[in-house]
Parts: sequence; structure tokens; C-alpha cells
Amino acid sequence: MKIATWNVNSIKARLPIVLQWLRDFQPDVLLVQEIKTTRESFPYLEMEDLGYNIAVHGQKSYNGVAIFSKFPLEDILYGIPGEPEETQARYIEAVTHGVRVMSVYVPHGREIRSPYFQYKLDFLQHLKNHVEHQLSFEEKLVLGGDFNVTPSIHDVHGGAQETGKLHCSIPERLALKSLTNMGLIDAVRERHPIGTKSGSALYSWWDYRSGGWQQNKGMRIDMLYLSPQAADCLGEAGIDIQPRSLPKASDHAPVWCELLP
DNA sequence: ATGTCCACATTTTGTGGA
Repeated sequence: MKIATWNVNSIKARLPIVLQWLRDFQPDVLLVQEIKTTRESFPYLEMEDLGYNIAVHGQKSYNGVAIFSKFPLEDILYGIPGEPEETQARYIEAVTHGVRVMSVYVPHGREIRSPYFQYKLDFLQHLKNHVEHQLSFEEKLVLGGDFNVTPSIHDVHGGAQETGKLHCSIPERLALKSLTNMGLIDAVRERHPIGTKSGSALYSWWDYRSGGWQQNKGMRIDMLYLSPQAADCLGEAGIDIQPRSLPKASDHAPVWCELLP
């Protein structure tokens, strides 16, 4: 079973690229972020034509997350339970083919010393509380999405020089670490370890500005985190950078892993 | 400060967000 996560930066602007990638790569499950539209305006028909069942937690203009699966979607949660007056659509969860899958779009944070940054840290804490509860069932679980945090200095072009900046600050990395310390496995890092050729300069996002893509100045901020029960089934994992090279590309590339039967 | 891309609206140019 192939599971992928992709921040598409508008599902409507990206429709041809996403459809082509689904046809080429054939993921069983795709966790989508930043659809930037409501459920009413979501292009269901095109996705359903490719054999996907769809669950959408949408929002006008901003954010918005979705789950595509070749298998039926059950136990769908729209938003994190108990979210504090959450109006932003940043989380959706479902069970499909015996795996609990979660698509999350962690807030950007804007600037370190801004209320938006604290909102980001609070969101990660709230996400942790929910994931901790779901992990207690000791089942296959995949938490995927755009975390807007680099896990370590090895996940950002510039390395240690970036430490302290947005996406690379100590509080952000501690908040992410506190989430993953519950026993989650970073699928791509597991298969492409730090210190190996395939594990270096491994990015999932490149700035549209300043030739980020052309110079491979990127960050790895999109991850697939696996529960121990899912990690036991991990096959290959990677980042498909091909769609980032296309005209009208998203600034993120799809991140994928394989769960063996 | 800059760069680029997306959605939206007091829309053909500007604004907010990333």
C-alpha cells in the first residue's frame, strides 16, 4: 500500500499536475494540504474518475485539507477533537484499509515573535494530545502533512546557520520532537538516514522566490510519521521531486512511503 | 527589503498569506 502526502498549494490551480501524478504514481492514499477551497467547490469528479474516495475539510481561500483513498474511508474526523475555537481547516483523519491516516497542515507561524508563532506551538501541542490518544490503540497509524518545521539542521539548506529562524527555531523543533518522541517513525528519514548520500539535501519544499528550486535551496518540512505498528510494515520511502520541476508546480513535492502487507 | 505564486475583490491592479 502506497501512502503519500502533498501540500498542493491550491487544488484548483494544481488540478492537471495532481491528476497526472495520481495516474503516474498510483498512490493508494494521498494526504493533501492547502486545497484553498471549500467542499462545495472541490473538484470531486476528476478525482473520483481515477478511483478515489474523498474526504474534504475545506475553507475559502486559505488552508484546507483532504484525504484521497482507493479504499473506503471510515471514522472521518473533521478537525482535531476539542480544537480551541478552531475556524481554520488544518486537520482531517480517517481509517482506510485498516490504517488510521491523518492529514495535517501546521500553521506557518509568520514571524518568531508574533502571536501567529505561539498559535503554531499551541497547535502542535494540541495535535500531540490527540495523536497520543490515537496511539493508545496500538494500531497502524500514519500522520502525514506539512509540519512547517525542519526536524533538524540536516533538513534545511544552510544547515546550522538557519537555526533560530522560522521553521528552524528551537521551540518549533522541540514541539515537533515532543510529538514524535511518542514513538513515531519518520518514514523518509528511516530509509534515507543522515550521513548517507540519499539522506543529504533531501527536501520537500523550495521557495518560489530567489531560484530556490534551481539551486536546490530547500527544506524538508513535509513528513510521514508512522506508529510502531505501521513502521513494522515500512517498505521503501522517498520524496518525488519530479512534480516540483513542472510549469505551474506547487512549491512542495509529494512525500511517499510503502506499507507492506 | 527582496524575490514568486495563489485567492479574492470596491478586479485589469492591489492586498493578504505563504
